Amino acid sequence: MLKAERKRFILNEVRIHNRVLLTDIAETLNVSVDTIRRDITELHKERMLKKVHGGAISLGFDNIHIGRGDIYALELKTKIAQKGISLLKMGQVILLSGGTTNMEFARLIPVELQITCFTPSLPVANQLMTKPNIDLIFIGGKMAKSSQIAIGGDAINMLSDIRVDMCFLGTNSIDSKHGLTEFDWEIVQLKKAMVKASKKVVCPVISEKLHSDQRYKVCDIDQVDILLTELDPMDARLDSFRDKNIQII
Amino acid sequence: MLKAERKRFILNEVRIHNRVLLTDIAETLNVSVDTIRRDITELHKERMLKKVHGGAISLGFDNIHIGRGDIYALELKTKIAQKGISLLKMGQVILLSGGTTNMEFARLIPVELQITCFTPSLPVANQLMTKPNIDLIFIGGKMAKSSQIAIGGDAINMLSDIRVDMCFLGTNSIDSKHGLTEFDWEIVQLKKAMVKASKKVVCPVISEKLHSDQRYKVCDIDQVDILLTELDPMDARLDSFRDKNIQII
DNA sequence: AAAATTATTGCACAAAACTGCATGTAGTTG
DNA sequence: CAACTACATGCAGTTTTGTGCAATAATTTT
Repeated sequence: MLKAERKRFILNEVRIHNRVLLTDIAETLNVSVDTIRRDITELHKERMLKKVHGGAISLGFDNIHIGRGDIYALELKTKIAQKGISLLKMGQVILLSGGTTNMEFARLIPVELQITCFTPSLPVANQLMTKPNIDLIFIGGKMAKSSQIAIGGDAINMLSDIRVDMCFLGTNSIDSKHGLTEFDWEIVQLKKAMVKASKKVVCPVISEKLHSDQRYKVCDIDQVDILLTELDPMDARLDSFRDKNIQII
Repeated sequence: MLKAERKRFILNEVRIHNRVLLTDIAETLNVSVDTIRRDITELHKERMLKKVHGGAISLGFDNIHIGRGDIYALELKTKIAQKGISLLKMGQVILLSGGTTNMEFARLIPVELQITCFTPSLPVANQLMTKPNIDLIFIGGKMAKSSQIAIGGDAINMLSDIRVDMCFLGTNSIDSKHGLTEFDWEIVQLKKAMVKASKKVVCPVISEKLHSDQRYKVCDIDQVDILLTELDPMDARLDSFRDKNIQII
C-alpha cells in the first residue's frame, strides 16, 4: 500500500463520514497507528483536513474544498503571507492578484478584520468567500484556465474604474534592474492595470524568485512600495533592492 | 519493448487499478526498475499520472473537491440538468445563473463539448474551470455571500454588453400568472439583466417550485422560452403553463 | 556506408523517504 | 489525581530515489 494511496483513502473517509479515528484507519489498512498519524499530520499541514486528538475531521467548508495539496514551499509562503497580514488595517480596500502566496494570504486574513477585497483570482475568491466580514468584489472577465484568473478587456476595464489602498501583487520574477516581469502577455496586461489601480503596491515573493526575469515587463522596480520575502529584511540577498525607495519587510 | 508501449501500458494500469507499483511493472515488463521510474517521471511531467514514492497513482480530483454533499433533491436536479444538456449545441454561447440545479448542469456538461459560458456564480465557475473545452467568462461584481453570485452595478453593466444564445435561469419561484419571482431585490436586478442579455431563456426548475411566488418579479412568464422540470412534459401539474408559447420539456 | 550524434537502458552507490518500535510527554476521562 | 490513551520524537532497518557512468541501440549527418 502506497503512502499516497493511504492519504487518498483517509481523505475519502473524511469526506464521507466527516471524521475518522486513527485506530480505525490503521486497522482497516493494516499499518501501524504511527504511520497513519504521520499521514494525517501531513494532510493537516497540506490543509486537506483537520487533525484532532484521536483522529481527523473535515475542514467543513460549505461546498468547496480548497485543497492545496502540492503548494511549492508552503512554509515560506505562509511566512510571507503573515508579514502581509500585518500591513492590513480595518476598513481598508485592497486588491489581490492570484498565486499561491496570495491564496495563503487570503486564508490567513483574520475573520474579524473588516476590509474590502478586489480580486480577479477564482481560488482567492473562493477562499475569501468563507470570511463573513470581508466585502468581496470579483474582477470578472475571461478566465485563464492555467492561472485561474480573469484576464482580458473586461477585467482591465473593471480595474480602470477603481483605486484601492493597497495591492498585493504576486509576480513570476523580480529583479532590481528589470523590475517585475512575467511570462504571459495577457497576465502582464492585467497586472499593469492592477498597479495602476492601486495607491501602494506590495510585492510578496519568495527569495527564490529574486534576481530572475522573464520576457514581459509589468512595471519598474520603483513602482513597488513594499517588498515582502521570507528572508530577514537585512539579508544580503536583498541588498540590490535597497536605496530604491522600497520598504523591505 | 518500446518506450511508448511501456508508457501506454503503465497508463492503462493506472486507469484500471488507480495505482501502480514500480516494482510490479518492472517485473511484468521485464525491464529494470530504473527504466520504469524514468517512464513514470516523464508521464508525471506530462501530467498523465501522479508520481509518488514507490509508484504512481491516477490524477483524480485531489486539489479541488467540489462538494455536492447535501444538495436538496439532487436526483431530480440531475434529471433536469440532463434535459438541459440536450439543448446544448457545439459552439453556442450560454449564460448560467447560480443555484444547485445549474451546478449540476455545469457538472454534467460533456468534456468534449466546446461552448462559451458566462456566469456570475462562483460555484458554477469553479465547476466549469475543470472543463478544458469551455471558454468561461466570469461576470464580475460584488459577491453576495449567501448565494455566491456576483451582484450589483458591475455585474449588470457587464451583462448589458453581451447577448448570448441561451440563458439557463434558475429561479426561486415560478407561477403562470406572476411569472418568475425572487426574494432578494439585488438578485432580481441581476436576473433582469440576464434575461435581457439572452435570446432564449431556459428555466430549469423542480416541480416543487411551480405555482409559488415571492415579493419581487424578475420577468413575465411569456419571456421564458423553455421550461425544464423533472416531470413528464404531459404532467397535469404543468397544465397552467401550456398555451403560453412556452416549450415544456 | 561510415561516422557522429542522440536516445535509451541498466547498474552502482550515496542520499532520502518510509515505517514500525521504543521512550518519554501531553492530553483526556472518570 | 490516577489511569489511560494519544502524542511527539528519535532510532534503525528497509525500500525507494536521484545521479553519474558506461554500454548499446536508433537516428542523423557526412
